[in-house]
Amino acid sequence: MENIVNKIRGFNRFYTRIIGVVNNHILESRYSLSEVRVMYEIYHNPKITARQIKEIIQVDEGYLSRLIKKLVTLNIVNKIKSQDDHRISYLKLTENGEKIFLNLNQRSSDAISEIIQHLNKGEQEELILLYKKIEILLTKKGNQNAD
Amino acid sequence: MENIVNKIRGFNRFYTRIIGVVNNHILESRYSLSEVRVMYEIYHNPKITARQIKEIIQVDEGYLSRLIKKLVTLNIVNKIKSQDDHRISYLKLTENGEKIFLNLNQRSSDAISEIIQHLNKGEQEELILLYKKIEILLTKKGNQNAD
DNA sequence: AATAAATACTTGCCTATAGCAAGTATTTAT
DNA sequence: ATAAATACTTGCTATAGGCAAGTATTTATT
Repeated sequence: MENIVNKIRGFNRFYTRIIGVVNNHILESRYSLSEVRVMYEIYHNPKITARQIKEIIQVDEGYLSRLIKKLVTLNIVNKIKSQDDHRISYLKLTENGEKIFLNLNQRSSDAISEIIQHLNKGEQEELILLYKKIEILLTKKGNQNAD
Repeated sequence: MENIVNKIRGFNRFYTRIIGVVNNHILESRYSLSEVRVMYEIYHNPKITARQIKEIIQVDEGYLSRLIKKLVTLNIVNKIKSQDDHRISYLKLTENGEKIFLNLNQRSSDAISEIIQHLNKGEQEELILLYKKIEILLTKKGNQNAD
């Protein structure tokens, strides 16, 4: 068991570097990782609320409030006050914000393409399968027969 | 290709959360992730230098200098000036520092044990194999036949 | 040997990131 | 009508981390 844990920790160190490489272009951009994650959530879920983002990315709500305010002043995000509930604003990317996000997004994809480009089609598909199996194992719910 | 990249990005989001869970106890401790990474490198490589740590964990050397100074005042690290080269100090954990590091280390291991505890022996070994294959694929050097 | 260049580290200064707690506005429950 | 809950904001603060200049020492150049 200890041996297995150590191997996983070794992989985690390895994979932390991979993720670092992939995120590097964001750190070199004008935006922070948190800002891009917020853009990501808004892009993939238009009319999301600050509260929902907070829950998804687990960030301090004070910090998030200021972060969104900044994105609004940068003309990246629009806040649209709900008619039903005046406490809430729905968030969406502006046209400009969408451009900026999609550009960053493309560069994330490019960074990954870079990493897997030298693999042939079969290897790439094997990789995806491996990832999928890991995700399944790690999200598998416990059962009585575990040992 | 795009599809494959998207799947990898999905895995990366998933795995970023896993790593976050594993690191959570450190964020709840008295020490920062960087401090613990530094302790980790010193523990695994006694008489390492600041320069070497900088290269391994890619951190600003000014920040690192102060970080090490803090660990020294906390009686976690000792600096031992090299006799040959007076610019250099070799770093080692104090007895106290080793205790603190090993405790944090154990808790990292515990967090991982937690995640895989409900898997049976066979599944755990499968997991390790999957990790290993991924690491091999991702570190594989490119070749002409790639496609 | 004297001077220049490189290396290892330190320090000063500054900004971004993020956390906590109290506060405001609005809605929902009692 | 009042209290409690929700959604968000604001004030205050601490920490993380970056950049550039500075110090001490060693190595290379002439």
